[in-house]
Amino acid sequence: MPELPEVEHMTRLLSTWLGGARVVAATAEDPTVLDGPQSALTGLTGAHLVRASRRAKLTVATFSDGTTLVVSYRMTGKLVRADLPSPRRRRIRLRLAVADRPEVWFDDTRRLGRVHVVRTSHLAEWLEERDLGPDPWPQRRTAAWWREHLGQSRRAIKPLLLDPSRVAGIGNIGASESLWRAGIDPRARACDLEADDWSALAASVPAWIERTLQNETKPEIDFVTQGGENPFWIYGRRGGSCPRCGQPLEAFKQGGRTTFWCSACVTQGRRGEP
DNA sequence: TAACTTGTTTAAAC
DNA sequence: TGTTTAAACAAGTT
Repeated sequence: MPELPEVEHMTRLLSTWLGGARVVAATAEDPTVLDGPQSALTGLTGAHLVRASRRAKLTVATFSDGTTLVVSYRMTGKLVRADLPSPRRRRIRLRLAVADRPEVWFDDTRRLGRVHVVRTSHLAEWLEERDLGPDPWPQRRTAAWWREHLGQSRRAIKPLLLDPSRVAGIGNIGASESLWRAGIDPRARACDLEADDWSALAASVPAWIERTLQNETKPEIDFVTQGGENPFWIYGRRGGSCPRCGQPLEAFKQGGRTTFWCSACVTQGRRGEP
């Protein structure tokens, strides 16, 4: 699934693919992918990309005609360039034709993703309505910042990390990976975490993001659940060996989501990379 | 075929 | 009232 690092990667790719080029046509192949009138896309013809940035798991692409496209990838959405070989069968939902360059497509097998058409003048207001918490990256977030944002809650830390209204951009993969690296029990209540835990979390979240980002060397992301390589320490490795201590990794449901962890490491207070 | 996958939203419970 | 938990939902794969 695309989480913060994958969205960051695709946002950078979009900048590269569209930077400086004129849009020839924007077409929604699948009307359900589009949030906004079809007519809003016609204004993009002749416009160029002004800026593409990431907010939480959203790509925010602002064009010179006063239109902003906000891409929400959900489970299987991704941006691809038409000329590049795809590792998976493609389901094209929206295509951007660009002068003198390959087309850029929004591909989404399960059709849960959306492309929101927003007037740039209303973008701040639109984002405000999403009730998104602050991003954990690339700003340096200290242990005190994490404790301030999450430390009052009595909820278990794992589902709390997934709550986008608290901290935005962390998904099920990032939560398990970051907690494992920080040596924190995913079941622990946030209000019970101690200073060392917050310090470890403040280090492990950016470490997960930057590690995942470094693994994104290809010009198209390839999801683990769709047959791609699994680049993660523990996610999706139930029964496998903990890369740090060698004990078998475990998994259980938490708030309807699968949590992966190493109980031996938590019990013995092991933290950090293997 | 039923169970499972996810982020987001809505409803219910505390 | 505010916080927390659970369930529903999208649509496709295994």
